[in-house]
Amino acid sequence: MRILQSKSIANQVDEILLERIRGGVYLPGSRIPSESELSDELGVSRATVRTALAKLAANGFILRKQGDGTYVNEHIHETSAHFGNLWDLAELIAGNGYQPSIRFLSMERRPATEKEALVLALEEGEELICLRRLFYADQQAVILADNVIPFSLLCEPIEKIDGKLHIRDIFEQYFHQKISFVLTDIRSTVLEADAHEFLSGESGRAILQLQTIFYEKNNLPLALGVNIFDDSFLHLSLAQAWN
Amino acid sequence: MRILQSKSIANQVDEILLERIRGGVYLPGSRIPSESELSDELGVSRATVRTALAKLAANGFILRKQGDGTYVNEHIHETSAHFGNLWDLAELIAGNGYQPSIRFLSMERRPATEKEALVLALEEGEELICLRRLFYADQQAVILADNVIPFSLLCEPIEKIDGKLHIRDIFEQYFHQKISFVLTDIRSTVLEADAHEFLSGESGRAILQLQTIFYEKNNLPLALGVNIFDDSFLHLSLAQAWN
DNA sequence: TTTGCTTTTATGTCAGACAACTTGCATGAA
DNA sequence: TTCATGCAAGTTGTCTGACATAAAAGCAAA
Repeated sequence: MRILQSKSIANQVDEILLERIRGGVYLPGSRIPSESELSDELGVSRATVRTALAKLAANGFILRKQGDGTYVNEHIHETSAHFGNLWDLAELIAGNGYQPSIRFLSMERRPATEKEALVLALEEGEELICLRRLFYADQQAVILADNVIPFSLLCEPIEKIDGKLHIRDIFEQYFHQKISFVLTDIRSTVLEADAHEFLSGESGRAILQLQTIFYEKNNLPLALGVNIFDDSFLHLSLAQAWN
Repeated sequence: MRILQSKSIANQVDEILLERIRGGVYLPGSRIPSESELSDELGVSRATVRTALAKLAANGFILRKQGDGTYVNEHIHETSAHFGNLWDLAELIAGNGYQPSIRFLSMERRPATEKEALVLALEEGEELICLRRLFYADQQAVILADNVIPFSLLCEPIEKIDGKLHIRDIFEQYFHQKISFVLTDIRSTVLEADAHEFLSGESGRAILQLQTIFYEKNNLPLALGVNIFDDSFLHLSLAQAWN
């Protein structure tokens, strides 16, 4: 059993602060405690707090003003996704104000297609695990999510896989891998037959497709995900800081 | 003439490093100089270099490995946009491997619609400047860009506005405002008549619409932009670091 | 060749100090 | 009272130096 390195202190601070912003402890538009106060409260150095705040600022969660303070972005509630979690579908749904849930549809083993082999740096025909899941917003099916992962990466018996887990946790628990970064392609397409079976809306309407490649820290591709959803129901909005 | 505060040192370092990555000085997958070397070379402290690197890492440009070094993301060339510049259409075109250019189509003054007034925090009927521009990839028209800005913010004679400038520079030069952050809504829609006049492709095909709201540092909305383009020609791909 | 240890080098974290900037208050003049 | 000026306090930005932690590189022994 491989040991996964624990998160860095700065990333833990980042998560704590993000949780407070999302949870309403720090309200939109309000000023959050100063760097010194946070470093005292959390028992870490000011440098570490600054590292965490820099990341939050880069992702548009907070605005920093020299000589004044750090403020929570007023428009947080208007954005459904953020740069750290464009591929986090549950958060995308939550960001739209719905209660997310996941329904496991199917899991199968099959050889990789030419395109999949190319993207995942495999030989054509190598075996893949195909995971098909459906994301719900409250009771409404909204996102059809397909993930393909090389079978050779699997560390645990395939029967143990819990199809309702977060993709990040699936990798940690069954593949002993950490996702280091992702590459997402956003496309406009139309609702076709196979997806129409699961998602509501008239066939032929314009929908969004998020095609995501997951990588681990050494640039090795871990998985390919294709997620489609109706953007008239679920909005994809992003905040970004400039400067 | 208002003085625009010069950029912070960390942001200048950030720009220098980003330019080197884009310009191929630091090649994809390669290790860039250490923090100490950079701080020596650029004449700033290691803390400042770290601030710049933290931002680049948050935006997926680089990967940092403790005990090893800092590496340029190998897949930089596969991404057309980045979190710092989703609304930067010229860079989006350049990221797709084309030479971007801007054609100024029209500029007019008219009262704000109800929806525009709401988004821009204006009274309904207040005057707007409407800027319509067409972005080219090499010789091909690819993005139709509409921007509306409250007329009351204008500091210079309207005749002086150069419609070919970057939106950022338009704000700096004619409105004496700095864009602090932006909020972008990504939607899937179909190519309709008025846009079809400028963009190629059959009418009714699925295209992407980027709707962007620009804010200054005090959360005052500066402008509303609506950009539509055919994502079969121009890809919208984003990199994001996790952890 | 392989394995295990040591050395080197890089990023991560810490502490303290000062600079640059903003805000609000107090003071004083009109 | 009203307004302008200047001061003080607080916050983020930058600097310096040090040590902790982790990974790669080199070396030596099996």
